[in-house]
Amino acid sequence: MADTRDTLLPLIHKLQRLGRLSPDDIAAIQALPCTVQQLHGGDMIVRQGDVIAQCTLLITGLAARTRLTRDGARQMSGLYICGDLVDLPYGLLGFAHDNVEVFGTAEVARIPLDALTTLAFERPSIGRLLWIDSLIDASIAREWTLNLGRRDARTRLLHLLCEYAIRREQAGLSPRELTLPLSQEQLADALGLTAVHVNRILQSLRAEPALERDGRTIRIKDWRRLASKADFNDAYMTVGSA
Amino acid sequence: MADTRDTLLPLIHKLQRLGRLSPDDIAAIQALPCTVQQLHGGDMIVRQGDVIAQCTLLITGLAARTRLTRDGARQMSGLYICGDLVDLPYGLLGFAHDNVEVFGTAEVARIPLDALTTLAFERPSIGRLLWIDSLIDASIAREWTLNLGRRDARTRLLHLLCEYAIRREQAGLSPRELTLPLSQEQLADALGLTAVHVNRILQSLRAEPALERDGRTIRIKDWRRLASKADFNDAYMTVGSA
DNA sequence: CGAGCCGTTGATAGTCATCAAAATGAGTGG
DNA sequence: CCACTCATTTTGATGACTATCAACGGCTCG
Repeated sequence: MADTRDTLLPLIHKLQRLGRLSPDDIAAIQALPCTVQQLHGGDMIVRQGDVIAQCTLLITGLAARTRLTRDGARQMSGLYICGDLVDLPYGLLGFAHDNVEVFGTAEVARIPLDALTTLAFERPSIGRLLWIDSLIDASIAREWTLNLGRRDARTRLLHLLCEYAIRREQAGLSPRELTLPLSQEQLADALGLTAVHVNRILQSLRAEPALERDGRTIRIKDWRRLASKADFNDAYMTVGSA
Repeated sequence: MADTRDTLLPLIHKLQRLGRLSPDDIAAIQALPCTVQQLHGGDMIVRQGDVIAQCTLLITGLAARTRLTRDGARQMSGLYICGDLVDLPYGLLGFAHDNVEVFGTAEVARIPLDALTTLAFERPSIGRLLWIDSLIDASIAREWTLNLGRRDARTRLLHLLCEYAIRREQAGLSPRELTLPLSQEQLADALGLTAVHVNRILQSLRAEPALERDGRTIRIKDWRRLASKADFNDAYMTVGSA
């Protein structure tokens, strides 16, 4: 296993995007105890109702928050990638309010909840950034409600693509050539649609010049055009003065 | 105007529902400077993009977070009532990510952002509860995505009713006899529907024995039955161990 | 080679949107 | 007290978007 000092770098990078960390802060994060673990599609990082003792940082791969209706319909409310600390909120809330599922294969770091909350409250500069991170996550969930409530299926799908591309860019991953390790059924669960309909929309995208698709991988050829068709503006996922 | 010490009581009550406040903490909150203000339907507490200097605590009345698509369709992502501090997140994020609109008439207290954030970071016990509050708000937004993505119009409407009833109960307002100061068009904006369809669903509810409606006021006669038909479980809006 | 997941296609149905217009009700000013 | 306006609620007719159901081919994997 790599030296623990390096495993949490994605977290540090993410927090630095949200605000300033002092060298001491960085050192304190790097000193957090953690263990690395491999996960695979279908694995659950957390189940709704779980009381958690460890927080999970995604290092590679894709995860999503999901909830189910009584009769088993699934709906995602957010995607998570490198640098995302998916379950700190559940630590503060006392129990997990959603499932967090992994897609494809993923590498995660587990950090004891105590160590993390102690850090957050003893170092307000870090606590503030973790709080802000959870606020952006919330803002993204609100954008998803707008997406589900007021945009048609095609726009919804393109919007999700845009969001994913920006998230990747922020995390330092290739933003224009990306593969979503989601089956069409899983995509449907993100979009509040059925798999059949997602399939048809994906086909209709073959006529869309702003992007190219080959299976689950997509190449964005014209970002402006894509963002426009997706009614996408990244302000909702950013910090700062406008 | 009432003594300032009392104006922030709804906030104190709410935080005490989420965790423990020491007498010192309570005193510190009561010592916050604030001014009271009356607002009316259509007023905006914040506009998307605003940089805020004052935080707003709802004391009476109803407010909602809203966003618009490019072509003007509106979608709400949460309702706010007595005790809700609607815009602290925007203070931390640097600018408002949504509009916050008032419905009916409302009374609010304005608190300088600085005073509030100073309090939050100098008194971790308070900061923690404010953070938890924002996490519950986020959890509610996620439930709205489930509602919009995976429940039919009728269930969606009933679910919203249930949520509103529980929110009122938590805030110390009558939970079984309530009036939603929303027009059918505004209700539609909460539910991702059209006003016409909301109207038809409301009519179909006349045959529903779990509740009675007279204009905008509703009496819940059989909570269990209502919650069941709404696929409602309040776990997502609570703290604690399960 | 069979089992399963996944993507694809076709046919049909249903929920909900759209468009238009009438009915109701509160508030305003003459 | 009565027009008048304006927002809101209600109703009807029509259509679109998306779901549902069913079946088939390709692929991977044990």
